[in-house]
Amino acid sequence: MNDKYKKVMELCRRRGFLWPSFEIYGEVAGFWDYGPLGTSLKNRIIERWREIYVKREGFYEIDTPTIGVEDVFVASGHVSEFTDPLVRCKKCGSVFRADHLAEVNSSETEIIEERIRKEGISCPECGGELSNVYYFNLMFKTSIGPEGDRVGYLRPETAQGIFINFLRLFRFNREKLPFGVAQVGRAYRNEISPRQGLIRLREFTQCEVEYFVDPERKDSASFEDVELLLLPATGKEIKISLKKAVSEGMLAHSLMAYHMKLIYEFLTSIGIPGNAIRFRQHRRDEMAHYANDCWDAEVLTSRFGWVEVVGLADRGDYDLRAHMRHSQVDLRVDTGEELGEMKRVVRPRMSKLGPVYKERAKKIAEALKNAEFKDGGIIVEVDGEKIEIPEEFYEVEEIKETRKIIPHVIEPSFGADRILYVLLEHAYDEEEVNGELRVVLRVPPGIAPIDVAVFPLVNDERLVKISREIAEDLRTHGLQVEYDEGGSIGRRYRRQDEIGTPFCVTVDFETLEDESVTIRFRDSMKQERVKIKELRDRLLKLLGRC
RNA sequence: GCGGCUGUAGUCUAGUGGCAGGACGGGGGCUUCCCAAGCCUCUGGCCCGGGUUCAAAUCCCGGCAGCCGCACCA
Repeated sequence: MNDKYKKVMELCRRRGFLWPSFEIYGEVAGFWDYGPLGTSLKNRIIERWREIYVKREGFYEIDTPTIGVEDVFVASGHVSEFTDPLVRCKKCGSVFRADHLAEVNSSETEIIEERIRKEGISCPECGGELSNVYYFNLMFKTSIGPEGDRVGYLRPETAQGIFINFLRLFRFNREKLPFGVAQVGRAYRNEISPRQGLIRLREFTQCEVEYFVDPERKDSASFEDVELLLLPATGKEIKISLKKAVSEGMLAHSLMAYHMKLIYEFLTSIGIPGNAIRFRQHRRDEMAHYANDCWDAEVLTSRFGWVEVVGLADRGDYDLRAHMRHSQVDLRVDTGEELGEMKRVVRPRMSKLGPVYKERAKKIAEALKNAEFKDGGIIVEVDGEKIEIPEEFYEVEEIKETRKIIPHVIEPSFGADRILYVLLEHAYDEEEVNGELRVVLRVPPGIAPIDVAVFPLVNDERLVKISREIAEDLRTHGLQVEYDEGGSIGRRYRRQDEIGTPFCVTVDFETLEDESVTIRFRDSMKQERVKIKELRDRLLKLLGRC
């Protein structure tokens, strides 16, 4: 049976990419340990991501706690929206989404239960009686402090850590928009039934960017044009240039296109073929509670079809507005842009108002601020009484009104584990060589977990000595090197092919005569002879390090 | 979470009440001048817990995990 998922996962377990977590105590679904090769590969994928987003695009990378206090997730909507109302059949135990079953657009207990009672809804499986509505929240709950009185949640996304730091970040960027903030870290979701290997995990790694932008400037992004496969919410799949997609209104604004281009560039640069990538727009009813437009980058897989690996959401001002409301902190940004005419503002003089109006002074001051300006005094209404306030009790200032906004957020959110899996699946290749099966992981140099393997052609102490020296030298120059002298040379090549090592350096008897070695290429199996002193530079070049 | 099927060395697999076998892999050795060759040798396993039985990897119950379907999937 030609099941690539099975083959890739078997290889991952066997060669030390992935192991089921807690194995000796019994595995738990939705958790995986990364072995040495998997860890190296994952780190390299993330490092490439940083090269693009943090180093080249200049987004600020921050790192915030994985536990959040309750307020954060009450404000963000995760406490209410990440909760599903459920009912259980008292007879057969099946569990259903209560709101779906009752066909109501509400998650309130009373509304759902009333509907279930009225319509006489019973278990769709066995017709049994249904339980009361109960709630399941996808967030892991914990408590903070020795008394456990402060509720905390393991974050379901890294994004909130960025939003709640918005003011600091904005000042850090010297109060200018737009700017991007990146974060790489773990997120946690207590999935009801995780399956499918790395596709649905309970603890996973996200690489997220929150790109803050003036809502009126979403269309001024410039980007390099590229043809992508787009699947709009209404309409058919189409291969189209991003510039055209923007001009035809398929994409809401050019910032979407800019981020799509970056996502595509990243995915292809780690080795996912461009023709296996598409962007699919969410329908209104499948959108997350915070999003008002969302395009998923999906990668085609053999077993699961198109799999979402990156979510690109226009979160609008949802998050900043929500935190502003909940925290009472003003998160608006003054654009400094003047709006139309000058505006006159009344400033009460408290030092004069106080002695005269005593306890009413405060109310009068408030009324003055909101009062309409008039020459020669202002009439204000306080406690139902009209009072004329002479000019000496206030100052009038003319100011220019500026445009204040809540920035909008464009969020590309990468699932590192899913990306690693789809990469492996596309890299996995089998071919026949001399009647034998050769398994090759065609992962690009620089992303593959091992950079180069070094071998003595045969187990001869002169060759072994030189090989070890070469391996040591390459290691000190930052390469991930594997040294191997066991078994036949062919076996050693195959071993490296299977874990994706792009280059093998072999020391042979010719080396003893002219100080040259061979570099053997994983993909072509061809060899190239180089002098030992040129080896390091040659490899660095092949790995794209210089 | 529900239902069905399944769980034997690192991986793949045979065995179905009576001593758990193989292949590949891995370690050591021999051999070997370039693609999983060969020879010798070692290593290592019945998912966990309970029950039935003189005897359980095998039968029963529970748990855990995997696969398929349903539900769920920000």
